[in-house]
Amino acid sequence: MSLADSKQHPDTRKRILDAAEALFVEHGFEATSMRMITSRAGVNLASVNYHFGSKEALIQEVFRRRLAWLNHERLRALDRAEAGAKGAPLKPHQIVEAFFGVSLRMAADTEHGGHTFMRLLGRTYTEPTAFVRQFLADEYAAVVPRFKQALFRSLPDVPPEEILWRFHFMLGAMSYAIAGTDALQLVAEYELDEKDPGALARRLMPFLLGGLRAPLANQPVKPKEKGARRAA
Amino acid sequence: MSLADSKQHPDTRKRILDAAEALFVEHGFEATSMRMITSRAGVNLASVNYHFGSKEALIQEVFRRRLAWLNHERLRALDRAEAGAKGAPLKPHQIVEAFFGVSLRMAADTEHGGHTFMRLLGRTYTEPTAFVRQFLADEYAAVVPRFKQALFRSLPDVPPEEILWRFHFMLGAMSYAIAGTDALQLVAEYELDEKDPGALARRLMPFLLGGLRAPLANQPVKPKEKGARRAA
DNA sequence: GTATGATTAAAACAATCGTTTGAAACGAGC
DNA sequence: GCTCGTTTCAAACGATTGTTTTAATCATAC
Repeated sequence: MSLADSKQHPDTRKRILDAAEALFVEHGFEATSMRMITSRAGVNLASVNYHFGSKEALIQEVFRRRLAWLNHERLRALDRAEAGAKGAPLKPHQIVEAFFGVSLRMAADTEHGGHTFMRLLGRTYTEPTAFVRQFLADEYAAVVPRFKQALFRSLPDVPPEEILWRFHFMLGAMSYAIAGTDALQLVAEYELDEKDPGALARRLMPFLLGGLRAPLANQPVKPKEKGARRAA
Repeated sequence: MSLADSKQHPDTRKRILDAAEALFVEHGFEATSMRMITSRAGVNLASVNYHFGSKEALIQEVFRRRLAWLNHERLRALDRAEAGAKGAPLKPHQIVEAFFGVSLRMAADTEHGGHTFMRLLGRTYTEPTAFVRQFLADEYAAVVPRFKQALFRSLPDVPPEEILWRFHFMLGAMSYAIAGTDALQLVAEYELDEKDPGALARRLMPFLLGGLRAPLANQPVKPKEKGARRAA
């Protein structure tokens, strides 16, 4: 360890992380072997254990290096919105934009690996490996309460429990959309415009807000007339 | 093979399928070993290969035995709704109910394993193992076009592409809600009422419909192809 | 009873897993 | 030149993977 940077070959660590990230999103954690990672990264097999200690520690580092920045940006976006509101409750679309907008912009970044990582993150949300779950819960511990409180203030007439469920649903819609496996071949014919990073966001955001602000279920059902409301 | 049923011990097959189903949703396909399955099922290790041929074939059978019924019910629900409409376009909520309602009712069945299976299915949507993807696409091949067409008729003013994307989002919200990992600990404090199978449906359905019928975003990019059939 | 086909049982197969080892190669300071 | 701490390398470790094998067991028909 010298006074200058301690890393002589900072390449290796990054090459491993990038290769692991790409392989994890493609095959999952278990189906991705150390040999697949190291051969793709062009490094020696033992270097993963040397630099990270274990496969499990590698997985955590894959998440940590990007998730820390992501959640920091989300809090920053929320701070900015609240500063502009001067004490007044935020509008729902501002909160949704702060939380999901950052994710979607990161997912639109295909050059620096943000896209790959968001796909991995979305996929991992439904993959409840014990230690990954705990890790995610810890990483989000500082973010979730802030957004919960902002939403409660923003929607005072909606029961808090209902708000949280809808936040839950929104997270699912986004994760699935970003993970983008399209298992039912629904949108296979309509490829996302690669040149336009905001294409997905412009489709998803209205959906999320529409769901969040939908009328509550236990309202008396009366729409029996033909002229029902439609989109557009 | 006699004229009667050929299965002397139909237990074994079912025990294996049930054990595999439960373990797959808990650990994933790769992390679930044959020995875990057979020991939980209380059968011999070799019986999986004897009855199913391979682990991959077992996975497919786990899906097939329930997915066939699920999709058949979805089509039946759609048929009933269309029969009642007498040629008129269905309302969006009827189509959503036909597709997602069946899923949610199956997910509410904790006694016969429907709940476990729907969790597995939701989890698998974001787990794009090659042969599973192909299998799912085949199983849904008869269902998806029917629902697509019904939605197109129901929402004539919304661009078909937009409808499919929103169907895509709805599927994600439901899958995530059913898979129910709650990675962010959002609704951990509000446990679902186990006694009430419709609890999740009453929360999710309004969200889905709100998202489906949300106002369209103004798209700055003008599609260069075709005559741009948009809402006038 | 015996014969027959289906199912189960225990053991072993080669292959791959994550990890560890010990030596070789490297780079900076003297 | 030499030394020292860091990193890379090839090889091997024991454990576990999915699968196969061979014999034992079962139920039924003759």
